[in-house]
Amino acid sequence: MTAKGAATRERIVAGAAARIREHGVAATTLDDIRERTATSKSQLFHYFPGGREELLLAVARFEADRVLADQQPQLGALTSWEAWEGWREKVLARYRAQGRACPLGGLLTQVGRATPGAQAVVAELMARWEAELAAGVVAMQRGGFVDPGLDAAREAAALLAGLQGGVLMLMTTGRLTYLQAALDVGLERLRRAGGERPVP
Amino acid sequence: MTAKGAATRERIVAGAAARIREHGVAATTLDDIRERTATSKSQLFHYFPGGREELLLAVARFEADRVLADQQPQLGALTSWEAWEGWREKVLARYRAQGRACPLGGLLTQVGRATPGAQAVVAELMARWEAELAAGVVAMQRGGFVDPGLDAAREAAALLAGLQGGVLMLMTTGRLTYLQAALDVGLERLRRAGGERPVP
DNA sequence: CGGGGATTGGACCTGCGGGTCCAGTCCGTG
DNA sequence: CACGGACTGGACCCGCAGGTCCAATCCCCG
Repeated sequence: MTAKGAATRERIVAGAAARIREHGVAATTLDDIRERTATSKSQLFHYFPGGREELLLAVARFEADRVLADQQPQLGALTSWEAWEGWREKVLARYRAQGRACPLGGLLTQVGRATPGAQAVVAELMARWEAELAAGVVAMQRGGFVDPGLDAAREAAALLAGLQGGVLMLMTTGRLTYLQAALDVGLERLRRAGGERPVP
Repeated sequence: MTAKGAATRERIVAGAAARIREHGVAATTLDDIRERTATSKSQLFHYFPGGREELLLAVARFEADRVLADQQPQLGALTSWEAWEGWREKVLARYRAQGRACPLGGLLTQVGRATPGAQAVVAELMARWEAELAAGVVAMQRGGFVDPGLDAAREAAALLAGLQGGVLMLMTTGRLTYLQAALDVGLERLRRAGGERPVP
């Protein structure tokens, strides 16, 4: 593939992503994407031989990268309470701005979660996310800011679950309070000194 | 509508729900439902003049009721740690059995979250769910089992968010650990005596 | 035992949207 | 400058699934 071709492909993905963010997956046809990206049907199938599904998967990857990128640089260096607070703000800001629409979620349900490709995209996103959080907890433990008795992996899992649920509740109720409560309760838990071991 | 008609309508909803639970929304056509419920096209449109969308909405209501029903009787009387533990088990059992498929979620994304009808269904489900949890927290505070300084509404919100996120992570990763971590961390938080006020 | 609304059957229509195809154009390379 | 592969344009195909329609049948009610 030449540079020109790569650029066209990129334009298609970005344009499709934008269109989907605005109108949702279900209400986006190949013709819509074709029109928006100033391309033709043959180009769509030239760059995505697998058709609609392959294109949507590429868009999903694109969106997944955005999710993590929007949380940087804090997410990559959760080594102080300031970083954690900054991260919390970034997350809230992102989802406040996004509102009820969830581009990635819709995308993946459309492709079909059973699809190995979809699985891979979301699994990788979540794994990276969880790993960053776990690394942050460990860093804080090393620095003596968090009780070393806590299971960092478990804390990261619970925090990520709360976050995801908060986003989902934002989607369904339109209110940000759940996400806020989940993040605050999670951080409060880390902050609290001298926590015991988890219940059995 | 006569009793016979009501029965037919009910048969359609239940049959559609079963079909959708097995094959997913996207892979379920009106003809599939027609065949499964031993009805005809005209009956479908007779009982659901709004067509597919109205039918799916009815199925969503059906499924939403099941969600809460599956957590009873514990959810309705979270007045002791035994009840809370039993509730936790019920939730884990339900979603362990359900696995990655989320009938209600798929249903609602299919109908379109923007639809007022879909909004209403999910909003009511979440409100009832949250209210039950909040009532449980208050009951435990009254009984002296939980620190009365905690904001019951906030705790319920965080707990529900964690639960939802755990379910979502189960869907995407196939692992139950997130749901488990979220529930356990949440319960542990309630159990812990003498909690301070939440961080500002 | 009629009348009429509720209920049912199933053939038919139709638009949408994913996918195919071929011919024409661009552009780097020998 | 040819030549060939990458790239582009757009007309066309076609199956599917939601939706319409009318006639037949049932069964409650007076």
